Amino acid sequence: MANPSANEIAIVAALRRLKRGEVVAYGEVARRAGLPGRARLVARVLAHASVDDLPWYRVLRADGRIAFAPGSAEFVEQVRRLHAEGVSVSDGRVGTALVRNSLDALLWAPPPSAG
DNA sequence: ACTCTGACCAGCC
DNA sequence: GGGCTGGCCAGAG
Repeated sequence: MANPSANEIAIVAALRRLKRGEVVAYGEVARRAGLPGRARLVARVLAHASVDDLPWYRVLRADGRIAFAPGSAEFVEQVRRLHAEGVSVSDGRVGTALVRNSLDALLWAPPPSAG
């Protein structure tokens, strides 16, 4: 975005803090950015950002489902990238517990294959 | 200024 | 688990 607001900058920073294998909800990202209740703004930021600029695929809906329509190119790509980080996705969703307790996800030690 | 829309969410039933 | 409702607020007509 050409002229990012302070809020958008905070959201981008929160997104960049996500580690491999860590999945969070849009609302959680907003929360970490100091913007509770601004989940939609997170979605806007991601929609506007370049695919390789931010870890967009680590962001899911609050119920653990992928935000894209099942079968869409974006959906398939997100599942592919998550699986590459050791996050199992079945039926278009990861465990809701994994999203709600995203902090725990860090303790589950993601596979040390790449990077 | 106003209406619609949106990679969302939480509370109810 | 599913369907509705109200809340959120930035962009695009």
